[in-house]
Amino acid sequence: MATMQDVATRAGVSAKTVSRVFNDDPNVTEKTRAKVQAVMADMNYRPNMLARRFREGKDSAIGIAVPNIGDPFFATIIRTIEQLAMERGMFVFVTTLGQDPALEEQRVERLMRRNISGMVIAPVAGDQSYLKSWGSSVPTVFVDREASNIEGSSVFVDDELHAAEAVAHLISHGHERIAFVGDDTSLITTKKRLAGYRSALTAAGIAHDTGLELMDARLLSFGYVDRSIADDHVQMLLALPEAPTAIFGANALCSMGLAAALHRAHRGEIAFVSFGDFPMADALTPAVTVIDQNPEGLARLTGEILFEQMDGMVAGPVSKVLRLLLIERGSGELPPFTS
Amino acid sequence: MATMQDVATRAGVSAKTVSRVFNDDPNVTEKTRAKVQAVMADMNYRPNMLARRFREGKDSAIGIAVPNIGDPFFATIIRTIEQLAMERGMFVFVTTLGQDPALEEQRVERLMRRNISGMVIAPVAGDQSYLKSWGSSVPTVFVDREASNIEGSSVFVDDELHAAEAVAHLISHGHERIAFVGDDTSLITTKKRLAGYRSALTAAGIAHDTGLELMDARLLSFGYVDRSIADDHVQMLLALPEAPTAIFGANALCSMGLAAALHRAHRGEIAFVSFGDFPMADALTPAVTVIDQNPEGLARLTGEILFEQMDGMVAGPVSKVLRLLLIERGSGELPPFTS
DNA sequence: TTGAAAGCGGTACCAC
DNA sequence: GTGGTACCGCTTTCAA
Repeated sequence: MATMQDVATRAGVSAKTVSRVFNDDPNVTEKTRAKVQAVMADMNYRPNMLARRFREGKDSAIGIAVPNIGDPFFATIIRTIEQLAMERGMFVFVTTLGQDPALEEQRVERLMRRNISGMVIAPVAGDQSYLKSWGSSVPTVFVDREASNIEGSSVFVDDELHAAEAVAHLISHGHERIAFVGDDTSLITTKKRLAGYRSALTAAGIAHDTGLELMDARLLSFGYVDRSIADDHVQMLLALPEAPTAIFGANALCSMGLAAALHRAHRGEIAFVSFGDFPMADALTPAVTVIDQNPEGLARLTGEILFEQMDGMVAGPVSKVLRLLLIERGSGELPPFTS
Repeated sequence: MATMQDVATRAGVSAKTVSRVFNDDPNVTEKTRAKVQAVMADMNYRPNMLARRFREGKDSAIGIAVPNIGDPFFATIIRTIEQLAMERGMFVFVTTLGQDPALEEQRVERLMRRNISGMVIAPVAGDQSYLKSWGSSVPTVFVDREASNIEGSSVFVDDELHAAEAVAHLISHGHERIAFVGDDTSLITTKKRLAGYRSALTAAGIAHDTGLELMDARLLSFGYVDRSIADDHVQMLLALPEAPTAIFGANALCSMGLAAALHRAHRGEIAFVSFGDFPMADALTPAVTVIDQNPEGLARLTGEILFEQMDGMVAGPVSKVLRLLLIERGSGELPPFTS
């Protein structure tokens, strides 16, 4: 691979002049410029980006760390951020965090060590203080969930509020026995959604029954829903003496598993609302009513804040809360069914 | 940020010794090692990866270029490759190619310029000769589709064979009027699947009717299915004088749009088979019969070949063809319905 | 307008 | 076992 010096030698100029030509420095004679460009083309010169970045001390790439790329919610976030990054000529590193909090620190740190220009994290751990040792050298924005034990910019939603709205929606259609099904208890978003679920029940004068609150990390194995566990939970819930007439799915992936399990159990009469939209939700029978988690909107806001921070246009941490909307599709409007 | 030299000065040794300690070189006294490690910890020393990579002349990252991250098929491929890369301590760059062939060259070249260690491409263009100028400096594996006008390793499937199997499945259940719906005509996989569709009809003595072969790139806008266009196509097909009694969806994304459109049109009696599985396909009514495109299997094979090439364990290009299976779920077994 | 030299932070090579 | 030195390819600084 030809270097700048090779080109310089062949063109009979100094390396610096080649550098000038390559970087469109105006202080070069047209004649010199033409000559150098001819040689560059002839030698198929390509600048060594590793050298350039080393010189600049920064990698023009941004990192994205999410729990699971296979989750359509996060896939859309990645897709949107990648598009925004491309418009600015930057590439993105993508990494999966899984459910294990220990993995988060390890992977995020490894990414930081690459001297990236920016970082987007949808954290899974309950503590991000490990980022403190990096100071503010790398602009970082947390998405979907706020960071804990550290100041940082973030874009998220009011999980408690929207969960309460979803449950209130079910209550308004006559349901009183409403189950909550989630996967990971340790996740802050799950906790908040559970709180919202309870507060909606309380507001309606319904005592909450912990027997209807189901949380099982095994629901997700390798980032996908475990069919048989979903089936077990649905069977178990519906076999209760006072079985629920409605279910609230705490996130899109859980809801996908639940909707499929309800379908397999031929229990389409059970009302259902999902926190987070998912593919084909509108094509199921009944179509699934959801809180639209708007991953694209979240990602766009995240990108805006990130790039502003990278450009040094903003000083301290910024937090934005995105308002979500309920999409009524039918499954949440089913009346309570009693056999 | 402390450099190796800083650590060396403070520890009263040379930079080289610090380097040795850091890289677990056995030729260091325990005493020296301990001292250096203490200073490293004290100064919170982190190696400058940019410098290291510059020295090595290679970035320990691999690039993945796919048409669309939002497509569950490609999301799974990325997810699997990322996992394999992580096990080897490498990061992945992800980039979207879209439908525009010109974009492919531009983005892949930009990725190559980063001196990555390996590259995985699901090409969208009909010509990959632009890669020739890179020689064999970067191990590259094409996934899902073979490369054109260039020798290269690839992992793909027999699109024609499996499309024919899918259509034969419909024919065996009595269908004769079978529509083919795809998005991008220029894509080699679409062409092969169309060929398979036609050959299955021919083999059964059914003349193919180009009026039933629908290809419209507008079906996918911004990487997602355009609802109204999907609705239009379904309406149009079903309003034909001799309307089809079955539909073959040429890829997962199209099929998702079609299944949803059929649902909205309340035409669940139309038989349907998809090339490519998709989320919730088994939870629809009727559940959708698919050719399981096995993205995880494709990605694993791709990773194996890629890493072998990166390790220099294999010389020339390798191609592997993965055998796919039909998953019967019901929609393909529907008898022809005549109103 | 152009060039020479220094240096970014590591690592390979060769002395000692 | 340890240190000096050169060098990776490019850009900045300063001089010509």
